[in-house]
Parts: sequence; C-alpha cells; structure tokens
Amino acid sequence: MSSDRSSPKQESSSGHNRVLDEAERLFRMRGYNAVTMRDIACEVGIRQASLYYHFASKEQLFVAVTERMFERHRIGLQQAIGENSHDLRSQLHAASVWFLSQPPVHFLSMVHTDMPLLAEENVKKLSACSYQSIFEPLRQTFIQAQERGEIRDIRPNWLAGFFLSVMESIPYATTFPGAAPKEVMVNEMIGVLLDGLKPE
Amino acid sequence: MSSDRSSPKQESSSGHNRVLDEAERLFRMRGYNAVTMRDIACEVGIRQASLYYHFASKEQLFVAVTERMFERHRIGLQQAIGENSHDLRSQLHAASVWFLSQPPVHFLSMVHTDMPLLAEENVKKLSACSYQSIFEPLRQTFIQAQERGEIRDIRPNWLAGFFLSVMESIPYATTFPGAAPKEVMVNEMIGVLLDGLKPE
DNA sequence: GTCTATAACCCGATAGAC
DNA sequence: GTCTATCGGGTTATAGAC
Repeated sequence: MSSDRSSPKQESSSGHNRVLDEAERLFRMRGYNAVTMRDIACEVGIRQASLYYHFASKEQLFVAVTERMFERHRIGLQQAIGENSHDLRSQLHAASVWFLSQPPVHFLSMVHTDMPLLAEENVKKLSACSYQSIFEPLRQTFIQAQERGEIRDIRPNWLAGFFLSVMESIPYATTFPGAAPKEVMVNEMIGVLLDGLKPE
Repeated sequence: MSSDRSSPKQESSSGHNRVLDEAERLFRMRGYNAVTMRDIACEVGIRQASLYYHFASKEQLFVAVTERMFERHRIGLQQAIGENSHDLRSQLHAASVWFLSQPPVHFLSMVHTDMPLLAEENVKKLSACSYQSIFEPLRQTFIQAQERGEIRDIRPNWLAGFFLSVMESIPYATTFPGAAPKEVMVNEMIGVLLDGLKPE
C-alpha cells in the first residue's frame, strides 16, 4: 500500500524506514561485512541501486541502523530502570526483561568485527552512542544502589560490564541442548550477583 | 598423499606453520571474512597463490588455525586446573591466568560472524572442538566443586558459560579509560562469583 | 522513487612455468 | 615451494532514463 502523498511526515513504514528495518535485521543476523546491499534491497523488494536514493553508502546505512537501535535501547532501558527505582534487584530484573524483549545486540561482535571496517569518525560516533545508551544507564543504577548501601563498593564500571557481558551471552548459551529458558538463566545470574555483592 | 620421510621433524617454523601463525593472528584481529588470502600471504612474505600449496582453501586454513588454537587452550586449561585441584578459587584463578596469557579467543564473534560462512560440516567440527577444549574442562571443575560442597547447586553448564562470558569481555572492558588492570578485574569477578555461590 | 546498465575494483581459486 | 598470469564472480557505487 503506497499511498504516500497526503501526509507530510508519513515516514512510519514508508521507504526510508522500511529500508532501515530490513537492514537492521540482516546486519544483526550476519554482521556488517557479510550483508550486501543486494541482500538488503532484495528483502525490501527493490533493486540494489535504489537504496542509494535513501542512503549515500552502505556505511551510512549501517550507522543509521545502529544509532536507531541504540536510541531504542536508551529509551527502553531508562524506562525499565526508572519504573523500579526502589531496589537494585527489581531494576536489574526490569533491565533483563527489556533486553530479552529485544533482538540481541551482539555488542562484542560489533566492536570486534564490524567497527574496524568503518571510518574512524563513525567508530567514535557509535562508541559514544553505545556508551550513553546502554552502559551509562546501568552504571548509574549500580552507583545509586551503592549509595543506598544495597551492595558493597565495587567499581560500578565493572559491574555494568559484568551484567552486560552475561546478558550478551544468553542468546548463545540457550542454544545448548537442554539449556534452561532465558528468563531462568537471567534470574539465577541476578541472584548470584546480588548474593556476591552483599555488604559486610 | 605421500609424505617425505627425509626430514625428521623440521616443521617448527617451516612453511606450513609459518602460514598458520600469521593466519591465526590476522583472523583473530579482523575475523574470517575481513581477512583475505592476499593479506595472509603478504604477512608470510609470499604470493597469494602460493598459499594454496599448503592449504586447499581459505576455509580449510581457517579450520586448521582454529583447531590448533582450541587444542592449545585444551592443554593449557587442563594443566592450569589440574595443578590446583584442591579448591575452586585457585582453580578459577589458574584458569583466568591461562586465559590472560593467551590472545583473546573472541568466541562470540566467531560463533556469530565467522561460523555462518563455513560449510555445516566445519561448523560442527569447530563447535565440538570448542566445547571439549574450553567449555567441558570448566564445567567439570564446577561439578567437582559442587561434589565437594564448596558451592551451592546451580547448573554447572551455566556456571561455565557465566565464567567464560566474563573472561571474553575483559579484553574489551580494559580498553575503557581509567579501567583497572585485567588481573584485578578477574580477581574481583571470582570473588563476587564465589561469594554469590556460597552454600547455605 | 525506482529502474537498467555499467564502471571500477577486489576476491578466491586454478594452470602451469621454474 | 614459490612464482606469474588470469579467470569467473561478487561488491559498492554512479549515470541517466522513466
């Protein structure tokens, strides 16, 4: 359905955003290098060259896709944490529910495999974006829990990284035969973490 | 396939192994897809076509490189754990010392980005190889600690994955400005983990 | 906005000389 | 064992018609 003329800012599923959606799905599944502009165009239902009407290059498309994804996480994460701002356990639980509701970010793959293929300018942009969207909200959560005396004094930087690294491994860990459901694994992780962080 | 018996064991840095060394370094730094046979040949100091005297294809070279790396980890890990077979803390410490002594494996990137580009046969081979070289030794370590009553009863599968995922994130986490040294982070992680796993 | 056609380049792999 | 030369194919990106 392509009636686009009337509404001035009708970008919901029109062209631009449709490209972003399919590109995000493919980039997430196979990484930046293994996805071709042909693949993306094919999923959208147009020809490869037509993509260049919407985005100037493959790299710019990837940056736009990734920035949009991080912004989604910033909003979702801040809302999840903010709605449970009383104790750390419910905050971490809400954060984990948010992560499990989203497709995996594959953050380490992105940093290690995708980023080095981009211009340094874009690497800086995406690194800053990931930091303030995902890392910083979690870091603040741990800092506040420490100020409330809920957990003992361990570098909040490290606690955020710890939590994220385990969350990132969940999609892989649950591919094992006989593995527990994601939710169970996450709750056990939070339990162990909070027990290990009890104040003296 | 006949092999010449004239030279007894002169394969240390001779041709074949020299290719394996440089290929391993490049594949680890940039991943399978982003490294070309020309890159590898250039590092070895030969021409791209000459690589095909040693390995039948890029994929076979990657498989050989990765199998050799996992075998190294199997030996190193089993030795580190076996030499400290009295309490879990010293075993995990020894395992972490081993991992920090080696270049990072980038396991999640390998599974997510590199593996899907290989033939299914090779994916199975490398998956099995990674499991028995890295995952299974750690899993057995946790199982034995549970039998000794050192830690409470949590799926050993999950504990091994937990430990590994954090170890894998260390190379990235220590790129942050003002981050603690790797050894400090690992020791804090082991401390938190063991406190969180104390038996009732 | 989408198309066709194509430029310009890089890749893995093979053939065959030395 | 290493070389040169090259083939066939895939890639990003551009030009210009509709």
